[in-house]
Amino acid sequence: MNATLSALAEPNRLQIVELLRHRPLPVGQIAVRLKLNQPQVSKHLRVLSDAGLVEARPVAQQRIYALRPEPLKELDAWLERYRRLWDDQLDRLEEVVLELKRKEKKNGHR
Amino acid sequence: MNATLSALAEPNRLQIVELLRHRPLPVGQIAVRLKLNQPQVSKHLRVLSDAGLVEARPVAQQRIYALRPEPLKELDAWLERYRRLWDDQLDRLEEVVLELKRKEKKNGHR
DNA sequence: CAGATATATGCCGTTCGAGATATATATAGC
DNA sequence: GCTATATATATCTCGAACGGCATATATCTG
Repeated sequence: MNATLSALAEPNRLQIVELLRHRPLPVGQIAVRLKLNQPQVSKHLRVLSDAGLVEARPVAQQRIYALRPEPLKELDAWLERYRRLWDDQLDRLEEVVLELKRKEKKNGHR
Repeated sequence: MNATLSALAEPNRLQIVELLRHRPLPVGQIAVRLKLNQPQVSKHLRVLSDAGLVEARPVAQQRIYALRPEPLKELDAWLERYRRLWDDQLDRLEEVVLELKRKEKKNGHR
């Protein structure tokens, strides 16, 4: 989860993910399209790979990288628990503030 | 988007978000529950606030922080574009690899 | 085997984020 | 106004991350 988030938090890596959403690509192609140096791309792919966000398959000297949906699925599952928030919770903050003020009056604030 | 991801990429900040999912809390409470020093909590809240993930409302000397769903909603919308991936795409990689090999044979690789 | 191509890795310098401590600001109560 | 409490900010140090460059590794070609 954390690995996924930190991997995606880097703009270039996010771009790589977006690129691979359309179709798998070899390292060189990614470098060209994102105007990055090949070594950086390899490094970023390494991070993405460690996070399980991509996987490579060798074809001759090339390595074709493709997106792995699992971590994104996980992220989606995590967000699931927050989805209710943007339905109910009209203004839970206000509610709690009022509650605190009530308590304060009652207990003479400790 | 990037702000959201980098904010959530830090474990303590993610924990803060998870804490605030249940209910808004003042800084001190967050510090106690996560066993963090107050200054770090304030710092993290600053980052979360800049990312729009939380908002504060002052009550006396306290500041009650609450979750703001909007950035999470945005993240959810971004993920939406990837949801199709974990349905179809049984093995798009394999498919592309085969395609490349075919091309190679045809064109005599460049 | 030599040369070319594709990719990965190692090293360096710089920047950035996190923790720790001290201090500043605001508010409440006396 | 003085003191205590809650929070924010400033400063420091340290380690980790990123970019650039050189280089190693693997594979293909002739």
